[in-house]
Amino acid sequence: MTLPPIVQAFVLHFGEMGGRWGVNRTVGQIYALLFLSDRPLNAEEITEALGVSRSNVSMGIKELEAWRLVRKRHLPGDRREYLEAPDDIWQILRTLAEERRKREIDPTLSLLRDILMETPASAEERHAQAKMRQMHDLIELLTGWADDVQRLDNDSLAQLLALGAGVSKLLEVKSKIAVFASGKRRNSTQEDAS
Amino acid sequence: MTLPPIVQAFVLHFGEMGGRWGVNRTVGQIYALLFLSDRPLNAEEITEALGVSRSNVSMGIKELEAWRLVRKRHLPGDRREYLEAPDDIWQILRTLAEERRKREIDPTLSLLRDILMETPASAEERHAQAKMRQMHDLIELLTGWADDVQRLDNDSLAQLLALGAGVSKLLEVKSKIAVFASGKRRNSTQEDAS
DNA sequence: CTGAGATTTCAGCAATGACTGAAATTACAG
DNA sequence: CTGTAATTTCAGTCATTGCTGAAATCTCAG
Repeated sequence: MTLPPIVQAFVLHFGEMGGRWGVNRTVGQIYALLFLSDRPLNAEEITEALGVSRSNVSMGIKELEAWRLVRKRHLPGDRREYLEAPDDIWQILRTLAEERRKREIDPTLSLLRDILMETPASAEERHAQAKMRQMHDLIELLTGWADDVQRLDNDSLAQLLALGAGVSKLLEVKSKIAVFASGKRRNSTQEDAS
Repeated sequence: MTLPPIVQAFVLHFGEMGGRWGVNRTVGQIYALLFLSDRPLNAEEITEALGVSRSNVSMGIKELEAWRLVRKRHLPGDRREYLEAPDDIWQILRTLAEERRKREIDPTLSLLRDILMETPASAEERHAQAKMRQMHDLIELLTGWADDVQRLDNDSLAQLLALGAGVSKLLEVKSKIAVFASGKRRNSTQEDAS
C-alpha cells in the first residue's frame, strides 16, 4: 500500500472501524480511499492501493453500492469502471441515516407492529406487550422526526444542529409567540408550527 | 426456551438483530428478555429461558453492563444477583446514544484531529486533508448537538421530536424573535437575519 | 475460618464471516 | 461475430468471533 501517510492512516482506521459500523474491513477501506480521493478510481487502482485481491474489491464495491455510498462512472475512451464517493457531506449523512435505519430499525418496527396486534394471554404477556408498545411508540417518534429532518436542505439542517439545545428555549417561547401571533395580523404565513 | 410466544418472538428477533447493532446474539437475547420482564431475573433463569450456557450468560451480562443497559440488584435473603433493565425508555435512548457515540464516533474524531495537525506534503494530501476537515467539522457539529439534546429532560425531548421539521419553521421566525429580544443573546448560534 | 453456592475466567471447539484465485460472465473494439 | 479486457461469481481456505464445560475465584452464612 503506497499512499501518503495521512491517507494511509485514515484508510486503515476506517478499515478497523468498519466492523463497528456493520461493514467489513475492506469495505471500510475502499470507502475511505474514495472519499479522500480527488478523482474517481478504477478497481485496479483500489486493489493496488489497498493490497487486497481484485475479487475482494469487487465485492466491496457491490456492498458500497448497496449502501448508495459510491457511484460508478465511465471515463471517455476507457472501458474500465471508475468509482467515486459523492462529495456533498450532508447528502452522505442523509444516505447513512436512511440506510442504517432500513437495516437496523425498520425490521424491529415491523416486528413490533405484528406483535402488538396479538392478544396477550397472561399478565406477563400483558406487561411485555406494554413494554413493546413503549418501544414501538418511541421508535415511531424518532423515525418520524428523522423523516422530517431528512427533508431539510443543507443550510436548514446546519442551522438546526448549530442551535442544539437552544431549541428547548425556542420551545419555551413558542407559546408566547403564539399569543403575539394571534393578536397581531403581521403576516399570514407560518407563525405557529403545531 | 419456554416463553410466551410474543416474548419468544421478540427475544429471537433481538438475537438476530444483535449482529447489526454491534453485539452478539446472546447479548441481544438477554437484553430483550430483561427489557420485557416484569421483575429482575437471575442468571440461572436467563440461562434456562434462552437455552444457552451459564458462562455465556455471564459474559453477556458483563457486556450489557459495559453498555450500561442493565443493572445488578440484590433481593433480600437471596445470594444470587438479579438483573434488570432500567425502564425509563428515554434514559435507555440516551444511554444507547452515548455508548454508540463512544464506540463508533469518538475514535474517528480523535484520529481526524490528529491528522489535521499534520502539514500536507502534496496537492493530493491537501485535498485529502480538506475532506477530512469537512468530516471533522460535521461530526463536531453532530456530537455537539447530541451533547445538548442529551441534557434535555424527557418532556422537552418528546416535544422536540414531535415538532419534527416544524423546527425549520420555528427557525424562520427566530430572527423575528431576535428583533424583540435583541437586548440579550442567548447562545452562540449565528443569527442570520435573511 | 470453612465450605457450599454463585459467578467469572479461559482453553478449546464450533460457527460465522472474510478473502483469495480460478473460472464464468459481461462488455465492447475491431 | 470474435477476441480480449474488465468484472463478477463462487468454492475453498483462512481468520475472527461466539459458545461451552471445566476449573478457578469470589462471597457469605454458619
